[in-house]
Amino acid sequence: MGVRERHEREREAVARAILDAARELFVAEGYQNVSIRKIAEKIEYSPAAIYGYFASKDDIFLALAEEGFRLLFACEEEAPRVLPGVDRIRDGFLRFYHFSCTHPEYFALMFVDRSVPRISRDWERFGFVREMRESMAAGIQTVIDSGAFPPGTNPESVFRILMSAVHGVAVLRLCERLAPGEDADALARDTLEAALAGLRAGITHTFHPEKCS
Amino acid sequence: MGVRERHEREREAVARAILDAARELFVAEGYQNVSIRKIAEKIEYSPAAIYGYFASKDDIFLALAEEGFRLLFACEEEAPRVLPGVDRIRDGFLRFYHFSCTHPEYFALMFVDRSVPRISRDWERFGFVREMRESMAAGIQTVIDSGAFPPGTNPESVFRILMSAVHGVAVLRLCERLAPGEDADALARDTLEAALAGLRAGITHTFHPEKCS
DNA sequence: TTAGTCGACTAAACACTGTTTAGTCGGCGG
DNA sequence: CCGCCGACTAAACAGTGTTTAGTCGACTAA
Repeated sequence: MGVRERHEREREAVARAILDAARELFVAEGYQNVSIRKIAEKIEYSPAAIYGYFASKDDIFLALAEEGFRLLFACEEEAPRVLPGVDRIRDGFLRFYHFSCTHPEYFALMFVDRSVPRISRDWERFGFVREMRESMAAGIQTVIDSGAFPPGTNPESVFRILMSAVHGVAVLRLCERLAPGEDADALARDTLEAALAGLRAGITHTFHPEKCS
Repeated sequence: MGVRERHEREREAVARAILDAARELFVAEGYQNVSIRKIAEKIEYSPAAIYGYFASKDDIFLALAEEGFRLLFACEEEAPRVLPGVDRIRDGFLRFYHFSCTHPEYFALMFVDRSVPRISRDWERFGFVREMRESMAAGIQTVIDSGAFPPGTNPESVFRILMSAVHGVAVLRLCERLAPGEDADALARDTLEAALAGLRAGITHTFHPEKCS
């Protein structure tokens, strides 16, 4: 008697419907402007029913953030593997920037929203993010080995630095903190290019301000 | 009869009290977690009274953001003017990063909060920000003239690129999106250093992804 | 001194929010 | 057929930003 199986399938379908409704509302109106009641109305359930599937609104947030990471990685996977050396690294990070433009609400969930800081505590759940990072670092290592960077360059440092550089532009654009008329795309290219060129040239000077965190 | 003058002073004092209360609560608990009622309670007024001084909670937000910019500029002014050339630029941007650490809530208001995007539409009000940017660009120009950057380098581009790079680390740290154990301070230094080195070496390659904004 | 005006302030309400509780109802297993 | 159990809902709770109606007191002009 596959009754339990059917029930599980039904549960999963409803959970899926909640996430789909949340995602649509969310991408259209932003996390803060989407209420449980709006999600409930969209799936034609009562607001309380949702709590049978997700413990809190934050839980829906986390589920969507996870989706976002998988989507980002899918975009990265689309990169042509034929690009030689540094071009492939550049392409990867430009894809990251492009993702922040085409999926702004996902990007906000994943990287800037502060209302649910649990995302940084749920690293277990997002373990696959670490895996993806490691595989990217491995890709960078091969480029380092090919001589495009000074010998001994740490691939994870390269990853972090380029990520930070592009991330900065993405957030400035997303949060509309650029001066009117400023070209975010060009800024993303230039910032990435500067950081890349600096890494290839090798960083010599190291300045030490007082600690602050 | 200076009655009106006294009234104006009293009004200003109450407005000041509202902002001070808001700032304290806000720095302690974050914008989203501070309600008009909490501010009202702190100054021992009814919630509705606040609306006689500020049209909305967003208006208080904007007033505090303005304060934040003035505070940031005060920090920048403290920079020693004796530093030679590039060191002074580096010092200025490290101060920016340091500000994001010591005044996280101000920084969030000014650069990452998306709940009040009016900040990007109120550029009139924040005109002094543009002025400050221009004076910084002028400072960078003198360093360019001294030969630290390739001739013809655009000082505003340098400003934007370095700003973006440091901003990225600041947001990653603030929003707790760094892997556990990652050293944000070191990352800020390294990212800034890479971008600086790249700018000094000169950016050659320019890649053109599809437009996205 | 008194009458009237005007602004500041408040209590209460409105329309929301996330979440909890009590209870109903229907399909399933014994 | 009965009892159970999970899914679902209506209603409430405590909170939010904001508006409204009305009070009250200080000031001004007669």
